[in-house]
Amino acid sequence: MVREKNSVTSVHLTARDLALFKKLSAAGWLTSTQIRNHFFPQKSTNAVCKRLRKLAEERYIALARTSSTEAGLYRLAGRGKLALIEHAQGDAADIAIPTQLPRTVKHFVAVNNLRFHFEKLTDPNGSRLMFFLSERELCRPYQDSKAMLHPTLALFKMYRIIPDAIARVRIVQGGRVQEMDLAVEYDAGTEHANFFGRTKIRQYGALFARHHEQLGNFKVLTFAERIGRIVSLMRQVVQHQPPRHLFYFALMGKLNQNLWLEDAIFLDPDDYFVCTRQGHRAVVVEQELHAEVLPKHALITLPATSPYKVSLREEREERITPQNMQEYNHINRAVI
DNA sequence: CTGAAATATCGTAGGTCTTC
DNA sequence: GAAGACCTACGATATTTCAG
Repeated sequence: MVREKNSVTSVHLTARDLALFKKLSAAGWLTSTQIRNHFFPQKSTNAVCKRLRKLAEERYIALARTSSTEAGLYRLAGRGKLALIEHAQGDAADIAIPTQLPRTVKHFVAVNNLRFHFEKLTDPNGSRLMFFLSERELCRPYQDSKAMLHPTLALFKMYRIIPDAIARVRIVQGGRVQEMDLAVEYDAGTEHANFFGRTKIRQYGALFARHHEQLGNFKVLTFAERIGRIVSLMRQVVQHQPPRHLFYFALMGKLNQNLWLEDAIFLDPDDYFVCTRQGHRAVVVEQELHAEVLPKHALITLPATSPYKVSLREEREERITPQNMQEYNHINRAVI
């Protein structure tokens, strides 16, 4: 608890407030909904609003609204930054206050939703998130957490890749500990799937093919809102034939369940499509799937990325239950 | 069908009341 | 006295309705 001097109206900063400031410093902007879900569990939206209003009144944070029917977006303000430096041993150089709203608010908000989901990632064996750095943080000058990423970041720069976020996950399974680096992409479905193919798939593919020993266990996870979109993106992957087991896709909504680390929510394009040649043309066709077998993967059991292009497929364990199978059934109708 | 008016919807502002 | 529930008001958008 901290009491500000010489002001009767000043608020007492709580540990929660400081945690919020810290998160705002990392995320840039957070919606009132995100703040409620993360810092005010089981509390009413009104109560959250009220607290945020108080903090905004005293210039710890600031509010920007895009419309009266959309959730407001909060950022750190001057006094919030000061409080953070004072009470959280922060370095002023590490705290950047955004001056204006990001160009694509929806996309930005979604990436921060991914941030929260990744931060919740844990399992009884001790698997956990090591760090999650969004594009905003990756673009900023030196930081402690970025030091260990430096070689990877240099590679990304070389290949002109700017992921929406980079996450490192430590996975503990059967006494074995391994770390996995994840390029995290959120696809809002606003561009042609073709564009995703020409940029992301090509660049990540080339990067991994040439530097897999340096990248280690590395994946590109792309999240989208609708299965139809994922199908389009998966077709692009198969058409471009990047190293296999590099690209995985999941629905944003699948992350809402706790313990998604162990849930089979990731789709491998090579499970669903195959690329065949017709003359000079590469044609992507649907894989033949047994009706009751719809391959999905959990993050902890993703097969190791192979530096080679897709060839003969090996057998894999599937984790399909009759309950979750239904959701992917229409995938067959959505294609072609 | 068109376009404007009416109505519904949503998140925030700000008040009172209760509880600890 | 601070946090939070509950209530009403407000501003702006989104959707529906309806006359011409």
